[in-house]
Amino acid sequence: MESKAGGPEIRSDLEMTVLGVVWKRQPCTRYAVTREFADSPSSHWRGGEGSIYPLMRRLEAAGLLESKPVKTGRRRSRLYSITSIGQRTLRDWLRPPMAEENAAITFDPIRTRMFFLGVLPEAERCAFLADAEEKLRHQVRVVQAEIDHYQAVGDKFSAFAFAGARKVVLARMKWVREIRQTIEMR
Amino acid sequence: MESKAGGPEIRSDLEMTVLGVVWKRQPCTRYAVTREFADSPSSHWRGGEGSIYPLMRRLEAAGLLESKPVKTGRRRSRLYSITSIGQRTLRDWLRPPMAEENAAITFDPIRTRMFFLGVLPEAERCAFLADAEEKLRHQVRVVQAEIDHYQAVGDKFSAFAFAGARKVVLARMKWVREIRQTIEMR
DNA sequence: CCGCTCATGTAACTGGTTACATGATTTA
DNA sequence: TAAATCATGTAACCAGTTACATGAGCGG
Repeated sequence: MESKAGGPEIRSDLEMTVLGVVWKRQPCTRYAVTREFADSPSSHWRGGEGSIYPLMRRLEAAGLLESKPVKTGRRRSRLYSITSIGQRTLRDWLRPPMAEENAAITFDPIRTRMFFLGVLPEAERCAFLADAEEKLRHQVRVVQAEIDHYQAVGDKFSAFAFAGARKVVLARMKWVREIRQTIEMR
Repeated sequence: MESKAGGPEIRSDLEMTVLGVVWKRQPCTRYAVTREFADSPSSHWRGGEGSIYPLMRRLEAAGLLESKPVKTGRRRSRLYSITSIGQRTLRDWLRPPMAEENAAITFDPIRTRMFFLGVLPEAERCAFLADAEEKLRHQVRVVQAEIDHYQAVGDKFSAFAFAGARKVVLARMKWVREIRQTIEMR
């Protein structure tokens, strides 16, 4: 294969996300990146050191990140930045056309369960929906806090992103409520 | 450890989904289950034979599924059904309280990209959003077809599930459109 | 008889998860 | 000074992905 010569090298969403985080936070440590993931209210990527550290090593080896060692007192540490190639890769990732599947319906654990709600005796179905609705209602507050935070900090696009998350949580909540009303009224 | 004695044995969403599919389709072959995943408009689980077959072997070994060989002519095949233990496990999976993270914001590739939209020169940002909006609009039609299908077939809960998917896609679409209008008008 | 779908099976890979161990620095 | 946080590192595991190989039955 040896496709070394400037190939576009399609990379995973996780890799691009890490690249993007470094772009925003640079210069930053790998630890800071793991914190960003850990503090996020999204449960999708658990991303501890075990995934981020080797991943960033890969990105550095590929020339998308660069790092220089820093010594504060006796403490060793490494500050990462994005290279110009990394920035170009990040832009290419965003540029149209996007893969069709990025718009496809996403994974939703509540929806996954909805498919099989018929296996529960009728009396218990509402309990499931009520439980889901309550938990979604709580998530609305969690997401709103993120929006407020990023708006205060002036990070417009992160605020935009969480505004989308909020709309989606609200849509899921409305959906669950409507289903409950539908199956209750008979 | 040796926690063999009737432990609840929390299993993954993928395993429970497979269990649920068998519950709906039983008796069915493993191939039929892989088809169900392949035909689904959700991109989350690619689930070819490589994942489904060993997974169903696991579920059978755990006593949640059972199978009997069938010979049509010279062709060997195996029909799977859910056991009563499997049905109980499926119900327990649905019963409250649900894990908090099931209501948490889900993975959305478009949202993931939104965080880093600032890396694109201003002129190109709208192009990204327009592309996303167009692809989401197409997905609405895809999901609507699923709703129609499951309504026609009389599978109420699958129709409910896709109704949720539709609401979410519409919410994402509206979100993307609003962002585009926001950044266009300056 | 060609090509498609049905149906089984598995071997190699890889990347994310879990789970640690280590030590410096800050804070209560 | 004890506890929490910052920061590094890695080793084992395993589940999902990819990519095949095999062959029966069926429709045109």
